[in-house]
Amino acid sequence: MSSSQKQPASLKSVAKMAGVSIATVSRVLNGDPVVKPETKLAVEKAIKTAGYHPNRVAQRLRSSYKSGRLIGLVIPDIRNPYYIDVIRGIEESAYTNGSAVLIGNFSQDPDKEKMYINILKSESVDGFIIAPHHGHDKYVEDLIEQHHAVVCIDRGLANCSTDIVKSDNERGAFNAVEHLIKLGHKRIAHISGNLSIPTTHERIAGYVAALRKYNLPVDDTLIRGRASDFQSGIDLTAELLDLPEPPEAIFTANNLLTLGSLEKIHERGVKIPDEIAIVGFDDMYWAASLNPALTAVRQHGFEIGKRAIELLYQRIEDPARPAANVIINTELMVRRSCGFKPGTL
Amino acid sequence: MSSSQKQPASLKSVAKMAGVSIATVSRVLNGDPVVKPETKLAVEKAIKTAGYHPNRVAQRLRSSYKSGRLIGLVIPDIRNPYYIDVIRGIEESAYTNGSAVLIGNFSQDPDKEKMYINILKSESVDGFIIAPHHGHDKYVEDLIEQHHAVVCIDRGLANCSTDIVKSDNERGAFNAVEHLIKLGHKRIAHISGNLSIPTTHERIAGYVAALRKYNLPVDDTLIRGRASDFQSGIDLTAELLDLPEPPEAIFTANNLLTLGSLEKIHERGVKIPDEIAIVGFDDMYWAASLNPALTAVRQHGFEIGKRAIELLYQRIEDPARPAANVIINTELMVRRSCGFKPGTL
DNA sequence: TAGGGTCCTGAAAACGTTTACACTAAAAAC
DNA sequence: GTTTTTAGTGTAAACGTTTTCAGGACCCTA
Repeated sequence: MSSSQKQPASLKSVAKMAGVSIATVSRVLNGDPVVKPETKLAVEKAIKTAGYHPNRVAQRLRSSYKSGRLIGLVIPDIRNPYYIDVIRGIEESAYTNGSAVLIGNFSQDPDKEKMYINILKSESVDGFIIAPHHGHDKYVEDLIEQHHAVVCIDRGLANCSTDIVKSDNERGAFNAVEHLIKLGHKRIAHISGNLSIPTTHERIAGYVAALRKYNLPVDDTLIRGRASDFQSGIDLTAELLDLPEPPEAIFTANNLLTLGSLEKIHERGVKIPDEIAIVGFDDMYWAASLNPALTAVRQHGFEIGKRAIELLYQRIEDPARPAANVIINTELMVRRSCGFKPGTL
Repeated sequence: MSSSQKQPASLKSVAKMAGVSIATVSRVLNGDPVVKPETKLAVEKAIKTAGYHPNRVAQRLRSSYKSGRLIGLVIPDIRNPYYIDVIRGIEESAYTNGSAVLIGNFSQDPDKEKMYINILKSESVDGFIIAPHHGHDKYVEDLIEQHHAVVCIDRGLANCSTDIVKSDNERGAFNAVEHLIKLGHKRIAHISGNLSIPTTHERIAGYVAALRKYNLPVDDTLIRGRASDFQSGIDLTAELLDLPEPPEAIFTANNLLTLGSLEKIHERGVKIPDEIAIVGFDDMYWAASLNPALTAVRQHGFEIGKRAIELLYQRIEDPARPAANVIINTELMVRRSCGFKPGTL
């Protein structure tokens, strides 16, 4: 019926239509109880017939605003399905709050990270959710120093106290390796990730702890780490398979490494799980479709995203609140890629 | 050294520091050649020492601005890896242009789609990239009628002429089915998607065209479509396998259907490709890691995203430009899931 | 009738930009 | 030596909000 106005309605046009001042319209919009019921009705009618929607840009310029916030999200790799879950968790909550999410994917590139942080700052986002590049991420530290609301995911910052939401990496790794051990594997390798991020070390620690607990030797030649990408998975798996005494099982530190490792294992025609077992950190929704279905450590990305944005809202409300550190448990998704030991399952 | 200013620098503070008016500072920032070289230098120095970054909110309020745009992206399902590629294509170009991307994932929910479109409108985005919910998407049509810059991906709108960037669905489907036929398969089923979107029909058309070309019968009991989700893939595959005369090959219409289909095929213990061949629309970066590696129709999502944002920039520059319709070819990624015919490959 | 509430509303400043316009001083033209 | 041009700069309005402040109308009390 309506829907063909040239200019979008503004406070001014609504005010004129209702025969009141813009202040009154604003008050109605914000539910100020002071306005007289009659005028309120008149204004509401004008708002409806004008098809008015507040201009969030003007609102944000005037003052960072209560409802309908703008959230900045900065992540290192949108191709990682884990981060997709995180995004969905954030988005679900953002949706119910009428918030919008500005997304920056920096692809492990610090310059890109810096630029996105600057853009988001200059867009006056109400708060940031960031997976810092590493533990000494200067850009994120600056952000916090400048009193922006920031929640970190995956890892914290060495020099700052911030809200953090992350998985229990050590325990997750421990569970995975313990699972292998309980199935009878003894010679277990670990393909590790980028050594500059704390996550990597936590996962190594879990691996080592499991071996220790069961009195298995920790063999340095079986721990190999380079980068966290597909190619490293391929190369490091080749190295392991070429060992005079190759491992019986591999624990990979993230999904891309897992994929690379599988690629090489298939290429060599090595049978999973009969000739080699594999368990990966990071579950993917299609992990069950791999053949054999992949046993994996599931990070609850959706949950992590959800908690992160909750914390962020609280941080925006109360900047002085002490920092919270939320650790989300992982879950071992047992499938077929590690084999069976008689008596288990 | 610097980095501890309470308030971010504004035109005003820079102007005061440089001893000029804010207009002059603005002119320097926008490269107006009218300013005297000396003052220009002084202002630039002040800008640097103040660590000034323009406030994009104020810029956008004042007038939609030339560099550093804000792009609204509305997609139906962020879990679909195809859209991740699209996002990356958009993002790459946005990054080099200093643009930011506001993302709305509506999860096939029209209400959510509507809300995100409203939010983006009210954030005064410079333009929209949208995968419409279906061919008669009223919200998107309204947007275009209101003279917003809009580029559609995946499908157009029946009642509007817009810029569209999409894959050649019919040809992609044709190639996939032709591949099966050339490998000697005759009884080929098609698991189709949501029948309310044009894409689905284009893919069916390609399937039918291939059968026709090779004088194979088109058997309605072998074409089954319900929704475009995982569960449909499972259920429809079960139906097909339960047929008195089950198909020798299946062509699935998207990645979720493929995954569901694989799930059921594995569950039944049917061997791929010996007992059944499968080719899917939508390639995924991990499709080669499936066992056997999946033969799939690859949509160039990255390319689609890139072309979409290019068109969008051009549309913003010139709202009157006639609408363009860009069709991107697909690519058949031949792997192992369709088997080999003696003499091929 | 004067004084003081209470109730409701409007005027105006502010947020940080861009930009049309006005203005000054010096240079050029006559 | 006056007038006109030109170069360079500043003033102020505008974008659409929120919010403080002031003030008008009304009612109550003395």
